[in-house]
Amino acid sequence: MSQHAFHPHHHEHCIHDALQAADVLCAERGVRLTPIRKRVLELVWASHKPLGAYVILEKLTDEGHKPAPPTVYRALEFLLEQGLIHRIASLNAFLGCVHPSEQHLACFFLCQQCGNAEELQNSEVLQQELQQRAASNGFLIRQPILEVTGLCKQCQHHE
Amino acid sequence: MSQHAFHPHHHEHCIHDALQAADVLCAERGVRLTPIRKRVLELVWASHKPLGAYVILEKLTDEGHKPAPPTVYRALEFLLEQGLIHRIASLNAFLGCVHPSEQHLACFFLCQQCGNAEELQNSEVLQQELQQRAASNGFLIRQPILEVTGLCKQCQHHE
DNA sequence: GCATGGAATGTTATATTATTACATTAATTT
DNA sequence: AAATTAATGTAATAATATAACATTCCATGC
Repeated sequence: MSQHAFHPHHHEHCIHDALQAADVLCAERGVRLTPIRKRVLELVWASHKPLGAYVILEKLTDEGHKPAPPTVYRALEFLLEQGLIHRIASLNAFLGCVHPSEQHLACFFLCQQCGNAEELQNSEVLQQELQQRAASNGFLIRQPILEVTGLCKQCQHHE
Repeated sequence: MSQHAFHPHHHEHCIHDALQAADVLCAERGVRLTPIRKRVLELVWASHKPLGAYVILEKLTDEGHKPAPPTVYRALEFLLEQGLIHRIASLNAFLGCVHPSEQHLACFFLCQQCGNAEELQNSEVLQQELQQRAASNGFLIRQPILEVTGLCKQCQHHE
């Protein structure tokens, strides 16, 4: 289920795959995945938890590249537009998107204890239900996001 | 469907009812709906759109009561705890909750054009589906919120 | 190759949102 | 009434995000 910390894995593969997929997608769309944008995407993916803009800024600074906030925000904006990352509004933080090619209802389980964020897979049922409700309202959905705050399995036991 | 702008209504009734309900709820729970807290709740309800903390601050200032940010944030925190309002994270804003007595999946259709926010009623189906997914993950839900950004019926036509 | 126009990035300043820490006042209990 | 706890006041500042304008980069047509 999780592509993240709960199920140990070679996360470098995730990162690598995500970057490669991003390259392909951007090429297809004729948009530019510039070095900064790519680096930001990489940093976001390298984290198991949603990453704040200023954390990203700090990491870039550590690398010698000393950007100002707008640089980071612009890169994030681009990545959001391309659906390569999600913004978790309740955390003011960003997370790599697991299936960036199609638009979808993004569902996150956010653990208040450990900070882990898990993107729900196969949310089609939820999505359809939502779509139906929107249709009957005449509402045109642009971007739906479901943020579920709570406690993950592990952290319930540790409490 | 909507308790808000789309369906014209005597909104004073909403406000009045909401405040009364809040009084009862707080009494039942043995918590204090102090004048500030009540006034903030009233201001939130008086708006058809999610209200930012600093807008609330401004309104209170206009009334002669000149509070500092913590005062407002504390009142909002209390109201959130009691489930009397919702926080729309993607807007950094707050909105009266239509059915504060029970915990529930809060779903909002947020119009990017006119700023209107509509709380979806009867979201039980969505809620159950979500609960099921959480159960199979072992995730303990504390507070789920679904923010659907897009265009309301009216604003689609005006575009 | 090279001018050029639009896209991307750099830079400075500042706006907006939210919290910390500590003092004071109000309400409740004893 | 004193003691205790909850709520509010106050000052400072942290954290997040954007505006406005200068500069650089780069794809394209010549």
